Amino acid sequence: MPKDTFFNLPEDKRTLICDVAIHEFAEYSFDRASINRIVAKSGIAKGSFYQYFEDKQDLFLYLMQLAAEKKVNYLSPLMHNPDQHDIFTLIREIYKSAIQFAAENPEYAEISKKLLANKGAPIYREVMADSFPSAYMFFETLLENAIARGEVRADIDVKMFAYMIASMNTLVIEYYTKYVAQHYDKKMLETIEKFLDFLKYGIGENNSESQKGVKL
Amino acid sequence: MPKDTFFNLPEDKRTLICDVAIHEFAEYSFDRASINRIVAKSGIAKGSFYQYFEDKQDLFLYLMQLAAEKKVNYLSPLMHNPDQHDIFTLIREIYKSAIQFAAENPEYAEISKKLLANKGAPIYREVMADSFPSAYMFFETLLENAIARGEVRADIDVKMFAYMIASMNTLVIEYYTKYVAQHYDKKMLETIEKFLDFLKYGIGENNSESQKGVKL
DNA sequence: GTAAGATGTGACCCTGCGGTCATGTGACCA
DNA sequence: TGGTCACATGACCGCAGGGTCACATCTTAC
Repeated sequence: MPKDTFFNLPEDKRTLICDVAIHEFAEYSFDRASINRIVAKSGIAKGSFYQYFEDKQDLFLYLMQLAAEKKVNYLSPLMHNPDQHDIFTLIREIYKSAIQFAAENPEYAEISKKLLANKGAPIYREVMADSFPSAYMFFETLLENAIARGEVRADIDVKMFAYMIASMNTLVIEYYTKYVAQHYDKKMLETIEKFLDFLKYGIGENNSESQKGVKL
Repeated sequence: MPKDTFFNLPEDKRTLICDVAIHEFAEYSFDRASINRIVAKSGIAKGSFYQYFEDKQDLFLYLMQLAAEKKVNYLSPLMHNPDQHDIFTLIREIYKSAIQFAAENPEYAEISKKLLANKGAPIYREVMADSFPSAYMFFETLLENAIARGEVRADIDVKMFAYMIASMNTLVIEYYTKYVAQHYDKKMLETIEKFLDFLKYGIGENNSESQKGVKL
């Protein structure tokens, strides 16, 4: 947690520091990010920085917290009653909010990506300890319920596909932001529909049910 | 490329240096890897290191080249006649060889993972310039041919699924090495079959063809 | 034996890092 | 006016990084 001194700062100064820091972490990863650069670009003295934050990690964890708060705002209202919707609808909403967040906050998305990439680093565990334990579990529960309701084949490996579905979210985001568009627009919805159709029916030809999900 | 001096070295010394370096890059990522540590662990003087290699990048690219050569040996003989097999068989073989390589060369796999994670870093482009242009193209061609032969639905987005299939390989490897086993054994084949079945039929319930792919 | 060339060596250079601290400054209150 | 307290400052510290270089030591050939 930042020190009181930081929160006593005028808001524009605080925002400036955060913006500069986000930019820095998006460009350089935790280890290579430089406090010297951050203070230079923020126009504050290095000593001041350490009046605001304990250390580099303190700043980073604070930014991650800001990101998490911001991310919650993207969640669909459908998620408030997960039992009332089928799993594919829920996954669609989750993916949508994640892509929208990534598209509208590319620097946060970049930081997450860099973090995910450095799974060995000490900072990774520090961050994940705060936020991640629930993600895979959530998809596992989702799958189990969906199987019970007959929406999903009962013979799948739940753990494996909880992992796959959680991770494929990142893949779809990467594909979308890299090859389709940098912004959240109607093509995003098309991309998600394509993926959901695949998730449901696969890419194999001999499947009478396929193409149902795609209405493009 | 390493200098002549390096190749004039006795083989055991060369191997030792490579082993130490691989270990270092597997643990620390390109930027954080330390030449000081490498020379210390190899028992050579720092000056000697720069008689062998131009710089850190020179060493790293050389190791990547070694990895690529080693990886080729894992490729299935089926890949010599890709036209004679259906796309799911080919994907199975590609995934198998990738997992086997990762399982038997965990440190190389770790280096790749770290590299993939730092897509912004200069070293990433340097490596990918050598090796990557063909990967997505390969899967695109594979998909187009498969569609022409009626193995794959004609309505899919080829570019998107070339990307997904290439990337999901990494996901399956990660899942396998993290949750199933550290070695290449029969469970690996089961994991791949589960994935192929998913790729072909999806996870949706209303699919008369599903479960065909799984014979466990 | 000795000259020449290839190899080996580690002290050393510069740079940038995260982090500290003595000192300065200005607002507020008595 | 003087004291106090929150905040600002940048020179400075120790350290580790990549990379260099003058010199020592081996190998080979005549």
